[in-house]
Amino acid sequence: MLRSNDDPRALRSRAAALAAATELLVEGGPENVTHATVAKRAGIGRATVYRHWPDQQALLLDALAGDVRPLLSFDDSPVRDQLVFQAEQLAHRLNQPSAVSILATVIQRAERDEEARRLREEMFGQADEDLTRALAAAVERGELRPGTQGHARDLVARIIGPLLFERFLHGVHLEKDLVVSLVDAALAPWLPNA
Amino acid sequence: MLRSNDDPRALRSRAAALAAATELLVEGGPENVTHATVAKRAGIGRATVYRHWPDQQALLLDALAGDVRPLLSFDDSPVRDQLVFQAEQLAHRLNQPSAVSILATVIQRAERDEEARRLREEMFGQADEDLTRALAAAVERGELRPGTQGHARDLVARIIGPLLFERFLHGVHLEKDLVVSLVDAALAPWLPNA
DNA sequence: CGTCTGTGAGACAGTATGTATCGAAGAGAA
DNA sequence: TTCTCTTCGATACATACTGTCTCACAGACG
Repeated sequence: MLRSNDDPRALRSRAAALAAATELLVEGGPENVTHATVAKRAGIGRATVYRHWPDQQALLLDALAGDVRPLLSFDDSPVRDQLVFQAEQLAHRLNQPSAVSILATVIQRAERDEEARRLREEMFGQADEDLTRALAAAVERGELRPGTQGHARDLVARIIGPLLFERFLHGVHLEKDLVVSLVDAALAPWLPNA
Repeated sequence: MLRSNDDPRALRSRAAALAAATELLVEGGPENVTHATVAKRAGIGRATVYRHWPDQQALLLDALAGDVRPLLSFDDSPVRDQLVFQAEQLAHRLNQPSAVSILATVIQRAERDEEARRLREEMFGQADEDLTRALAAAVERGELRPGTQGHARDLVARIIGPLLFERFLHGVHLEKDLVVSLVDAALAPWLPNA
C-alpha cells in the first residue's frame, strides 16, 4: 500500500492523524473518532486517513496504543520506595483528564477485540514479572518475609485497584498520601517483624 | 409525545427496545446501539424507537440504567459478614460477561455526560452512607476500633478496587477466597485487638 | 361498538461512508 | 538542478445510514 514507513510525508500525516484521533477520543468518546473527523481535525485529506487505516477499529487502536505504554516497571532498589514511586507515577497519569477516557476505551474494546486485549495486557503484564523479581531480591535482603515474591500480582491489585476505583467511579483527584497509605497497607502482611 | 406510560402497547415496545439495546451493547459495544439495530433486534418499527428516545444517548443510558442498580447495601448485622456477603454478591455480578461492557460504558460516558455521571454515583453513592452507619454500630458493639466509621469509603475502595482491577484489567473470574482475603485485609487495621 | 392513540411500513431529504480518479507537490537519486 | 516515483489533498461518485413525516391499521379502553 504505502511505499515505506520512512517517507517523511507519510510519517507526518500519520502522526497528525493519530494526534487528532486521541484528541477526538478524549473530547467525544470512541464513536467520535471517524475517518472524516480525524481528517478534518488533522488538516489532512479524508482519503489519506483511509489509506493508512482501512478500517476505523485499526485507527482507534493505533491511537490508543500511543497513549498506553506500560504503566509500571520495577528494578532491585528497596521495594517500598519503588512501589510508592511507581504508584505515584501511575496516579499522576490517571489524574490526567484523558486517562479515564483512554483506559475505559481499552477495557471496553478488550471484551470483543483481540488487539485491544493485547494492548490491555501490555499495561500491566510486564509489571508482574518485574515486581516478582524485585520482591525476590527484597526477600534476599531481608526486607520482606519469604514467600512474598509469589504475590506480586496481588500486591499490584491491592495498590492499583483502589486507585482505579477512586478515579474511575468517584472521579476524584488521586493524592500522594492515599498512594502511600495503600502501599503500606498492601505491604504490611509481608513485613518481617509482623 | 406519548399519552402515558401505562399503555400496554407502549410498555411492550419500550421493554423490548431496552432488552434489545442491552443485548446489542454487550455484543458489539455502545456504537452498536442505534435506533435501527435496536428496532430490528426488538422486532419493532424504527420510528417507534425514535418516538421513545429522540436521541441515541438517551436510549443507551436508559438501557444502562436498567442494569446498573445499586451494587452494595448494608444494615446493622456484624460488619465482616456483611462485607463478605456484599462483596461476594458484587463479585458474582462482575463475573457476568455483560458486566464489564456495561460498567465500562457507564464509566466512559460519565466523563462527558451528566446523566451517566448520575448513574455512576448511584452505584456506590448509597453504599458509603449505609456502611458508615453500619461501621458506627459495629464500633458501638466493640467489633471495631473507634474512628472506623469515618473510613467507609476507604474500606469500599480497598475491597472493590482490587476486584475491579482483576476483572477489568486481567479479565479473570473472581473467586470467593479472594473476596474474603480482601475484606480481612481491609478490616485488619481497625480490629480492636490490633 | 366507537374513539383514541401507539404502531409498523414506507417515502423522503439530508448526511455519512467507502472507493476511485486526478493533478500537484514533496522526496530522493542521478 | 532535473527526473522519476510516491504520497498528498481535492473532488466526484455510489451506496448506506439518519432523522422526519405520513398513513393505514390494530390494540386499548370506555
